[in-house]
Amino acid sequence: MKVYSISEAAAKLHIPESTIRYYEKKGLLPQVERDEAGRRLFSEDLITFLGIIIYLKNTHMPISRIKQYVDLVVEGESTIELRLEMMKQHKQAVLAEIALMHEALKGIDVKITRYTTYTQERKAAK
Amino acid sequence: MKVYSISEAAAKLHIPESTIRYYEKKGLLPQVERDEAGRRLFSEDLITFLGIIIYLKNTHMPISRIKQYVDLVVEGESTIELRLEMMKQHKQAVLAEIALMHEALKGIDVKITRYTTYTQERKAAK
DNA sequence: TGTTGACTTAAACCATGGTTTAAGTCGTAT
DNA sequence: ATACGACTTAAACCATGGTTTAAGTCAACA
Repeated sequence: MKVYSISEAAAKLHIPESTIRYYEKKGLLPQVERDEAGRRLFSEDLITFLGIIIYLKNTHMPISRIKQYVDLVVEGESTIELRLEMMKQHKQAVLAEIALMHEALKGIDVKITRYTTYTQERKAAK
Repeated sequence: MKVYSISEAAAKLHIPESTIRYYEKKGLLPQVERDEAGRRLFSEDLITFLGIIIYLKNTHMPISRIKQYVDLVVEGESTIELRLEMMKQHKQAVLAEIALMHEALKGIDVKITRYTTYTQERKAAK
């Protein structure tokens, strides 16, 4: 199984290397292997795991909470129910946030409609 | 027409007074009237306007960009086309962000499914 | 009259989520 | 042998979006 350097992992995930180091320091990447020279080695599995962290980040889960999740993963199978509850709860929070954004979009659409109408009328009057 | 105090405006919009003061300082609330004692007076129109700012904020428009929009509003009717373009562009950005969140939700759903299956099997094995 | 309560200000403070810098260590290609 | 590129670290720095604090003013009520 191939392992990747930090630069390769960063390229695969489209994030800066510095962010990966930051996440590791924050405890979001437990047990990253190193080579003899101390360089990080990223397995496919670890890159997949980091992908999930990025999903959580993209849905605005705070790093402190992602860390709680990672800690449960590290703890092992006994925490699967807790993880399930966490993911369910997060999903609801995300859906609520999306709903809020849709609500705001309605207000923005009202503006777009008004401005469009005004612009059309200006054009017609020319 | 009734005017509202900052505490009333804050209650109506469900935001802290401190945030309203902060927004004013950042230039998002042009020409807030004051009474003889120097207290801010919020008309219905101003509260509506602040509502739009909150919509923009809830869809993650940066304050610096909201300020640009407000400046266009202050400038008058000649900027309506620019405002229209701005709102259209923002709408696209918001839709893109929502799409990203939906994508992430798919990955989260995979976890929910896995964890649920595992939990069901544990229960069945009891 | 004096003490609340609601307001004012400027400035300091805070959390979040990184990014950048400086100084150093390797492994490899010339 | 050396110089280059990729990596390492800790610590400093940054932007964003507020919140909190301290000190003061003012109106109205007891």
